[in-house]
Amino acid sequence: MARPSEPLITVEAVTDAALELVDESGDFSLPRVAKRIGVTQSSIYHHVKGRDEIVERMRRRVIESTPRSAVDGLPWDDALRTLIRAYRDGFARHPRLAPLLVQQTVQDELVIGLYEDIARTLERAGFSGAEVLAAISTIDSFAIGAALDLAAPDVVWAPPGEGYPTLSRALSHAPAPAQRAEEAFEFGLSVFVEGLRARLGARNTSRNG
Amino acid sequence: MARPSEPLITVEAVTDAALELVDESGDFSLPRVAKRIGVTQSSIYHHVKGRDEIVERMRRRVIESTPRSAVDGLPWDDALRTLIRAYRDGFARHPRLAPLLVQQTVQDELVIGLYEDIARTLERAGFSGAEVLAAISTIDSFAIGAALDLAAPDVVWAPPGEGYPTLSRALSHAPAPAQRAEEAFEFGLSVFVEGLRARLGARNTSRNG
DNA sequence: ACCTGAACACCGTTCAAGT
DNA sequence: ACCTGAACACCGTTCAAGT
Repeated sequence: MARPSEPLITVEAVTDAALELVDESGDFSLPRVAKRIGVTQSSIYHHVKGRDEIVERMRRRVIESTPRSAVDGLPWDDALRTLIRAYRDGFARHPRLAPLLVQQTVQDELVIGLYEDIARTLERAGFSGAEVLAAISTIDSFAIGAALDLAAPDVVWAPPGEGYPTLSRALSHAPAPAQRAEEAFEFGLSVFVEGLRARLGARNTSRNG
Repeated sequence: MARPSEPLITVEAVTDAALELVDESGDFSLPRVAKRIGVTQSSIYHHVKGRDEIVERMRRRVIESTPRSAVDGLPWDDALRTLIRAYRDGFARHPRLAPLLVQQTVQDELVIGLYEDIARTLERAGFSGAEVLAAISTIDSFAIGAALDLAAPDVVWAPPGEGYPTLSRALSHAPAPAQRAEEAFEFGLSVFVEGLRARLGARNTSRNG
């Protein structure tokens, strides 16, 4: 029972198993991944460096699964909306993964590539270097927050008692949980883009590419 | 060595120790909290229910530390900016705490009270029930994302190689890390508020409280 | 190269025993 | 009520041993 002719483990199988566990339970561990593949805990270390690499591979898997659309032909606002949606949509399919990703740095080339597209779109819209960076940070904050929102429990805010009339009134309009997160994302996205446009307009009331 | 006349542990001491550990190392554990107080791991359970309660208490501690300003006299946009800043500023003092909070539900009354203030401000601005909810979700996404941004490592995005000219150009304008997160937050905040105003303006070009 | 089993240093939580 | 020590079931990671 060692060194089979055909390997029992592949990195893909490890990533699959971990992602399944996250979808089911909100977390994963090496022992449970090993059990799911039918293999020993320690043998996994012959295929990945450790837990962190598995998390990195799940991140990549999720981003790959959202097809990258060409966006250079679109008006900048449509382009931006498309890119931000793409960034966030990957998480919609694995909502419970988001909290795990938050703890780790991004170095994945695919993500960097998405940032590059966003940067190009913002420059096209008329923003300068320093503002481009700030805008990307904001988009990142918003998209990650929105992804976490997807993983939030059904009752996000439960006002205890009668002391919060305005919030309670707002909550009474709440749609189903998944739909609420979806609508909140669309609302925030459109407000953000309108805000960018307003800022451009304040500078120069005409001219645009 | 059991049942001292004066208790060796208080909930506050536990919270303090945990927060110190998070500030120093980015995480905490019961054994390390116990060691810092000079007490046994298991004795902590006589004062808090478990790990989750400690996290909840740290969240509350951080929110309490930001003084709640009366906001009903201000114009809605100034009021909103003030509230969102308050929500996010607590984290600025303990940036490494944010990732831990993300894993857990919010039920704290103080946070709910802040949401109530935001809801009231949004209604005052002219938004309706369903939009108020969406706007609060967006604010939440953005503020949490911004808090996480504070905890991000110095080099947030490291484009590998030459393939990302626009992003690299944007990054060349990057100020110091802490300042970058700060400026990004202010940029996002103002864009968001301008976006809300644009949306209100599109509905009715005059009238306002 | 790839798998196993044992080992190590860490967790969170429970519980009988002591005062 | 409050602290201890031992115990339990879980972690992630390493490493000698086997083919």
